[in-house]
Amino acid sequence: MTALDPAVDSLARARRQFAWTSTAERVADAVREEVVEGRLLPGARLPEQRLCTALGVSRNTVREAMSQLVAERVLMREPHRGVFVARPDREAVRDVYRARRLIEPAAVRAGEAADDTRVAAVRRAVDEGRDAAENGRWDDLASANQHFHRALVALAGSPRLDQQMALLLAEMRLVFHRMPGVREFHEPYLTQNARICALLEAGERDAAADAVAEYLRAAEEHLLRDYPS
Amino acid sequence: MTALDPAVDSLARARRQFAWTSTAERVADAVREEVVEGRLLPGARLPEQRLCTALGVSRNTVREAMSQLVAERVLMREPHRGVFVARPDREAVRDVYRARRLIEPAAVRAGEAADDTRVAAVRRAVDEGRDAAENGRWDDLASANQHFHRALVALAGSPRLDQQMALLLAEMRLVFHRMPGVREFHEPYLTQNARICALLEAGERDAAADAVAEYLRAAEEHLLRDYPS
DNA sequence: AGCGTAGGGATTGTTCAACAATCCTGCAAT
DNA sequence: ATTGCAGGATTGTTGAACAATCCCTACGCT
Repeated sequence: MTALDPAVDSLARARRQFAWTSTAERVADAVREEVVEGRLLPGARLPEQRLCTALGVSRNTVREAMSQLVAERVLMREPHRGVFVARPDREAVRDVYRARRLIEPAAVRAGEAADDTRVAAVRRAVDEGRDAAENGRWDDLASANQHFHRALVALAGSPRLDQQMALLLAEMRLVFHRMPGVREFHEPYLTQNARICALLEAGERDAAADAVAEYLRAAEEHLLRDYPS
Repeated sequence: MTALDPAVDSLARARRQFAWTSTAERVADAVREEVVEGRLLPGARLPEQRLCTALGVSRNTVREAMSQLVAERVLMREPHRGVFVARPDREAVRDVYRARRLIEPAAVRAGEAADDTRVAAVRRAVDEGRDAAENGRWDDLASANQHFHRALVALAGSPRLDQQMALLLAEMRLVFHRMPGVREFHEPYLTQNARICALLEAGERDAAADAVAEYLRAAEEHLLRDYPS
């Protein structure tokens, strides 16, 4: 038989893609991590040379990684000046929320793939958030909140939407890093998260979707109240 | 005053970004065009060397452009083997439609920015499609259809959603290029487009959104009926 | 002081040439 | 028919180079 078993070579191909990561990808991951965790603040400049020596890779490679991150809106490129950590302005915040208000409630309402595991993931994010808040670990609370929203979108069961949502949430982290006094920003939303989760578990998806929409509207206003520039 | 007028240098910055395009970007645009127009068919291999000589740029630049297109799902990279024009499988089609069914009706229903100009853009796409169909220009009909859906999403007024939709539609073009007998695939949807547009113009956004959802469901089934692999 | 202007240094955008690692092909051997 | 193994081609990555552009400063002019 000259034709291989189709499942076999499909697996082989998948494995190659899974096991292998290019250097540029790893560089991009490293820098994205630094940015998302707030160790590189919005507006900071990233000179190529410095990254080369810091990461021990060639300039061409960091260049490729930077382009990737620029496409993700994590960095911003100013031609012939360099790349900077993105500094989302008020309009960016409005647009991110515009997109989120459209996607998240729709994902909850449609919920094409709202099986038990995915609802459980929402519940887990809620618990994670409450736990973090009780112990005053505000950074973990922010992370938990992101997990919550990611889990909401995951109810739609679409990898492409999940990816898009990951981009929007990464941008949100930049937004938070520009905010003064974000440490307890997420705290008031804990009870809302819990309520939404309860509605979901009760199968009341329309009500849950409405709650999400209202949540997002309030959060946007709350954020924009004293967001700079 | 050492600080420039903020509006002025913001403009200067914007202009720089607008007027300037890196070589890699232009290469990416050129290749994307070839792929989207169907002159490079799904599965085709793109050896770096060939692109270098064809476009007169260096291999590094080509590489950067390819990475960009891989991220857009226009191309697919198999490590150490090369980049190929993406060949969306049935699961990809299902997922693209999953995302579209979530985004498009929601954009029509919410329509945060559904002003007259944007509704007019929808109308224009419908007319463009009818015109193309009457003259049997099937390629233009396909384009018009994409303009129609792009205009629907534009009703939400979110650049980020527009961009996401552009990616999904580019992937759809690849899907169509894999289909046997697509020449008149879009024809039956002309009347639906017109109906949706009429509903929009009448301000009946909920009805329009439902029609879009139904449209997408039918189109997905129609496509998957005899889609390969 | 304020403004325009010419270096000079640093950084970016892009190319070229090289090398190791990996993949594909053909062929010999079992 | 399958395995093992050269040889060649392609990819992944590096390093160095060069022009173009930007930033800063010093200088000169009003």
